[in-house]
Amino acid sequence: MKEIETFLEDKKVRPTAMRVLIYKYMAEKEIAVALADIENAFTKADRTTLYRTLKTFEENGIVHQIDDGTGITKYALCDKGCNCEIEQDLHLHFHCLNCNETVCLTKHKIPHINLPEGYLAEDVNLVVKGICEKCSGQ
Amino acid sequence: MKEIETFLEDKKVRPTAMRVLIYKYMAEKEIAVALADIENAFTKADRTTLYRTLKTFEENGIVHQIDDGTGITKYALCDKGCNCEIEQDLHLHFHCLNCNETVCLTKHKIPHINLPEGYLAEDVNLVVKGICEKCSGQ
DNA sequence: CCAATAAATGCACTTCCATTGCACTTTTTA
DNA sequence: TAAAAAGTGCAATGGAAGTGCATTTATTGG
Ligand SMILES: [Mn+2]
Ligand SMILES: [Mn+2]
Ligand SMILES: [Zn+2]
Ligand SMILES: [Zn+2]
Repeated sequence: MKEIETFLEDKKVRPTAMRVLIYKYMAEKEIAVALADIENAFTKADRTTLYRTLKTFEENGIVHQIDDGTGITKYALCDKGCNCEIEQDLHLHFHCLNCNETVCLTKHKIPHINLPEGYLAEDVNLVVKGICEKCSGQ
Repeated sequence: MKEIETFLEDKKVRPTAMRVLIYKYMAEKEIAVALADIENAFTKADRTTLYRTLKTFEENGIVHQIDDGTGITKYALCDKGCNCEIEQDLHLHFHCLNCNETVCLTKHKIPHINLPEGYLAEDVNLVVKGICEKCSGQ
């Protein structure tokens, strides 16, 4: 708990009660979370607060946003030392069509992509959809 | 014009006036189009018709849907012989952050992605964002 | 060609999620 | 301790996808 506070402070984010709780919640989950997930977990808090908390987290490199193609934005904590930069921290995301969960495969960096002459890459998003480990083992 | 009609018939899609026009419109564009783009081009037609036309086209392998991360669904004609199948026709898409246009890079197939044990891939989406050829050459 | 049937189209409405304006509360600063 | 800044809550907005149903248009069989 105390570590979370100092961590947030290091990231230039004031550790309010809500923020610490949200961080804790995300740290305990191994999967990416949607705003609605957090909303259900913290029924006392307003959605706007959660929304803005995630935005603040993102702006300060605490979480990264995930577009897994479902149309619902997901969020996950960034790895230690991650600065969400291209050719460096970009990992792929996996979305399970069975359990509907999305995970960061942080060990799987996105391969270098060759582009035609004149194209400049600034960001890459790679999402694999299929059946996750949990679901395929049933 | 006549070729479009027979093409659509080959794809088991009745070549109505609207459908032929929409196909023609997309064929003349080298970039992916949003529903709103077609809507602006054919102000006489209702959005639902356009929406359902694209859906019909997609179901019959005439167009493929593109999720370029903008939150707005784009559509583009499929290549001849494309059947939108994994490990075969999956190409990458490029979204320009300057001109906001999205293009199919059909020559650039998505590389094979290694997944952890237990994961089964069924679909892959790879979107590169950056500056397109047109915009970088200015 | 005509009636019956099927397909396509148009209009209105709904849903879902992201986002914002503004007032209020809590914390920080001087 | 008063003023300022930051955080929070409520209500409303906006954009885009999707659907139900009535109407129009095309197809088919007699
Ligand atoms: Mn991730
Ligand atoms: Mn494409
Ligand atoms: Zn699963
Ligand atoms: Zn461009």
